[in-house]
Amino acid sequence: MRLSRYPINTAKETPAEAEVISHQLMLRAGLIRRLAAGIYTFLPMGLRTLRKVERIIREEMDRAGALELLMPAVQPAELWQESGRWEQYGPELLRLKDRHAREFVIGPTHEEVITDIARRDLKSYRQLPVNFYQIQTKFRDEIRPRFGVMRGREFIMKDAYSFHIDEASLAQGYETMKVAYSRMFERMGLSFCAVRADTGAIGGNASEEFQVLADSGEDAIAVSSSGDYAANVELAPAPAWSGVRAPAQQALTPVATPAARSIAQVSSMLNVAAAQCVKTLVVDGSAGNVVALVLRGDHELNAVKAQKLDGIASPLRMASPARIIEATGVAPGFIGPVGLKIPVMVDHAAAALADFVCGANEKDLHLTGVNWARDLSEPQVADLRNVVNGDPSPAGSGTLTIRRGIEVGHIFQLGRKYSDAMKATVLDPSGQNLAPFMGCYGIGVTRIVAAAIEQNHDEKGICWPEPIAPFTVMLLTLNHDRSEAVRQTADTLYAELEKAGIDVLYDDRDARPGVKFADAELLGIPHCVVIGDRGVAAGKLEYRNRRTGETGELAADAVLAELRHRIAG
RNA sequence: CGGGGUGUAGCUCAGACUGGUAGAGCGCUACGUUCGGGACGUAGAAGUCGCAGGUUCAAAUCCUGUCACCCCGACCA
Repeated sequence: MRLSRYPINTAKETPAEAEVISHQLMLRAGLIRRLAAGIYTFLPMGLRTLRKVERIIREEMDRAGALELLMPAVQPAELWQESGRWEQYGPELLRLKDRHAREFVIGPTHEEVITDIARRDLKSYRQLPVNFYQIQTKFRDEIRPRFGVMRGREFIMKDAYSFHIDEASLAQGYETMKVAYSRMFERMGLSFCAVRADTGAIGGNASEEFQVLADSGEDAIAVSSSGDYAANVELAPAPAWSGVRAPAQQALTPVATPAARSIAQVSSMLNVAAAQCVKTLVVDGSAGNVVALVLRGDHELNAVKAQKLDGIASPLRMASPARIIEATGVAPGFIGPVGLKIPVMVDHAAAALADFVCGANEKDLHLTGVNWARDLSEPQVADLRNVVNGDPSPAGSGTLTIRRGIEVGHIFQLGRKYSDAMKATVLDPSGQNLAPFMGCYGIGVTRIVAAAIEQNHDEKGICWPEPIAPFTVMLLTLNHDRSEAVRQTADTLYAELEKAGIDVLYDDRDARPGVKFADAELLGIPHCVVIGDRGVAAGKLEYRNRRTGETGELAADAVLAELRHRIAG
């Protein structure tokens, strides 16, 4: 492709709307344009990367034996009513009516449609296992779309659904997908991590997320130093209390703590570590009541863990201040477990404390030297907190490190939720009707593009991993319009590279060198060949590697061979 | 949906408090000089000041409403 015929529009300045680096660079490099909140056009340069990502996904899905199909984006409401998700899904589901006032949705996912296909077309266990996939546009009316294409409302997803006669086959199909996913992300040159995940609203048994590691990631993941455990912190269990604690040494003492509502304020006012304080959070219970959750001052509440406990409302909601005052007699900030009249659940780490500090259930007052068993009853313990750096790995050996990640893939063992709800059955070997076990496997295709940039950029721009770069080689001329020799050398080389099937972008613009170099770096093309009068005269062309910064010389008459040598795979 | 903020040229923004008839830089067009790291000069095109009301002799500026977008909290590929 000749850049003079490719209307790229690169920008020096960062658009005001972009917060994260990938969004900024995608706008500056002219990969995407925003049409509405969370809705983007992929411009030609951006689409090239998107297509390369898709191709790798297709190749690996096909290799894993999955069958590609294409389902409609617009789906009749009846299917969603049948699965029960018409009511469950809420405002994130975009609903619309056609001219006959019949209701439809724009698909945020396709379990309903695929299960409808399955119940029509799958008749026998002999047809199983089978895995259908598609790469298709989804719409989810997110409360808050952000970070450009990273969390858009309209986005491209690869979704796959497998059907199995029994759980063993499902587990096998799930493993096959896990392997395929790992191969895909490896081929894309991404640094990623497969982590155990919460099954969330979709339900089912086993579930793992594929997280691209990046500091800007929205998800926190816990990785064991021993390499045998990784999980979303939503899920990672914190160590249980051993059952022994230090003996009480201090007397229970009320101390005035005027206006000290936060752990930080209390710990600095009383000069005790946050880890020696206890915080008491009041959440809605499942029976219309409220429940107190007690954690060590330096720990964070884990909502996913808490809402799974009996007696606690799911999804987790913090109780309103009015209800807190009604139930405890005091405003948030001075609540503590001593003498509290509502159910109390205590995190393991808080239960292990002796001589701790907590609110006194009275305004501007805290208690010090508090001890379980002596000053209040032995606590009912539960795992309520997020794991932190240094916690022991749940797998037995090693310690956990908390890292940030961007979720680009998620695989589930669904079970029979949809096949049951929608009455999809096949005949088993004994001639009985049986609802097949299902798995589902998603990849955020558009999100991968953004995640790859988050992980591969520098102060000058994008540093694409070669397999998903829009072009593999950049041909950059200096003095283009005035040097016949440069132009001829470059034209010849361009034709040669094109003929060899290499994705080459030829910057044949009559622009100053600085402009060309800056654009090449912003666009992040992995290999750059610079053609100037000096080099042409000497029979040598300059080579630059975008990622490594390596520079060198290429013999003018052997550029193709030398480039082939440098292009991976 | 709650809280905060912003809408002025394609982009980044000034002008607003103190109303007086539209600005800068980048980008774009033409010409000239320049040419291995985002050049310079000259000339030029380009804005119903988000939209609708209101106040006023006069509104980008003040008032009311409304829409859009961005940022912080609960969901997800």
